Amino acid sequence: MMAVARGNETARAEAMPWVTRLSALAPLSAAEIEDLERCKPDRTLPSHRDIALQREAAGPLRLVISGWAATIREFRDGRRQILGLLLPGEIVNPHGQRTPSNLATTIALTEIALAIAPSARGDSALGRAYQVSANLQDAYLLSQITRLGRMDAYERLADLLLELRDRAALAGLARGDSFPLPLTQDLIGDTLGLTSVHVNRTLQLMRREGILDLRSGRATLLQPEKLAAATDYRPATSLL
Amino acid sequence: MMAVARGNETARAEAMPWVTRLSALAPLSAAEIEDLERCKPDRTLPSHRDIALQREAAGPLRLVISGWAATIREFRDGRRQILGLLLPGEIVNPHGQRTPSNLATTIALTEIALAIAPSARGDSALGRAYQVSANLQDAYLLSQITRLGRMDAYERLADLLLELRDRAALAGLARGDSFPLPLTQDLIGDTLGLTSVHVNRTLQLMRREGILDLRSGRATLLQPEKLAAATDYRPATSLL
DNA sequence: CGCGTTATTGACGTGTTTCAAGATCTGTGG
DNA sequence: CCACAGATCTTGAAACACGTCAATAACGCG
Repeated sequence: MMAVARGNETARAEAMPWVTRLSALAPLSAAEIEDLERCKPDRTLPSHRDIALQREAAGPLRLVISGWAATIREFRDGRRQILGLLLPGEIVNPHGQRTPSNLATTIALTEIALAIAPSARGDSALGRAYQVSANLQDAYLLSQITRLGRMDAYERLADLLLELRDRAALAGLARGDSFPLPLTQDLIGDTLGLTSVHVNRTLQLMRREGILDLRSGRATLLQPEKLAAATDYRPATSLL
Repeated sequence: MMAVARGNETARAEAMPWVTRLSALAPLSAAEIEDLERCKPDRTLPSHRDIALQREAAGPLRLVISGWAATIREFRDGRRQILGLLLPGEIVNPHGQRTPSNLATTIALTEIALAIAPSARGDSALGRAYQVSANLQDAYLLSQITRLGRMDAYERLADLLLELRDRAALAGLARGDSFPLPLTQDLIGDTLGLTSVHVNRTLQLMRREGILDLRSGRATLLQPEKLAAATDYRPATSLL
């Protein structure tokens, strides 16, 4: 019976990554969890669509219910840089500030569903979870800077894959070291400041080394230790 | 008389970059300005010293009274990346969250003086100034990502110089397109993800082109239009 | 004045990009 | 279920931006 109960728990968690994730960030009360479980997408967008969050200054926080998005900056000449990725269960605009669209826009990388996050006072458990979430997402930005500034292609990929594994795991989306990765090599290149060609070559190398299995939108880290060794990986989860 | 009054104003402002800067971010009341002017450094650190902000969770905000600092991440093998710079008048820890030291540390680049910022309610003018400041400093991080990810050395330098000019100007530290730049070429390299050797070569190039004058800790942009053209510069000040 | 730090310059090596062609995948309609 | 079109992935050859190594020059401070 115990086993059955746990089985149900897990199944429910997997279906609701935002509940899994926020529960992991702070010990939520039963009422708060119920509030979260009641969240229904109020907006569903197809891939490539701009997530133009309305002008509401300091509006409510928004949860990614399902799908991936990216905050992106485009150059006049077509170059583009992905500033950060958004996974299911994460919060679209952690600090509640709207960034002017000439500085950054957020686009759906897959079909994506968003919901308005339950409001919470700062001193509630849910409020703390939001706070920790914002801290985590800030840490991802800092990691992005070190990747781009001081790592070579192999290290950048290793570091990103480890980070995404941890982020997927936090939302209950990973099975061991295997997790969904719905990014084209082009998008990975725009994330890591590399050409898709070079991303491809580096992935090939990792595959040949038996370190990585990546196909049909799913990544499996076959030897995560080797990846971690290659890049001095520092889990942002140490924030918890 | 008017001229004299303005003269005094300017002189006072130049001596108090944090007052100039926060006043520019929101229309502060006379009382708030006086509070700010009363700020005295509670801590002065020599160059290279780690700004180990005490463990106080969610402590008060801290102002940079004078001097420059940098948030930095170091690798095991000695590589290091500057995540962001802190200029006089800016706020050390905009979101009030302490980042674990294995993810980032903040060090003084020059002798630096810090003060505890006056507390302010969120709906006060000063509170809004703090908020805008945090937004600005976030925007600097995003710019750092695009610089590192998708710009070549020349563009990175041009973009950084323009940003620093604007930031210095905001704190009343610039005279036209001339502003203090107390960074060694090594530090510029650590900021831009380049070798100091290559920073040097790129600076030489800009000098030869008559675009830049940089010596004894002071930068003068002789042809800012050319720099802006080289890099599609987007002032974060558009946030105001 | 002298010494450590910072800047400058040259020759050479290499990681990554560019260009371009072809192969494979994915979804869609017949 | 097959055929097709567009997107994505793969691979090679050549160019180039930037890094590395190393030696010298200029600065700044006690």
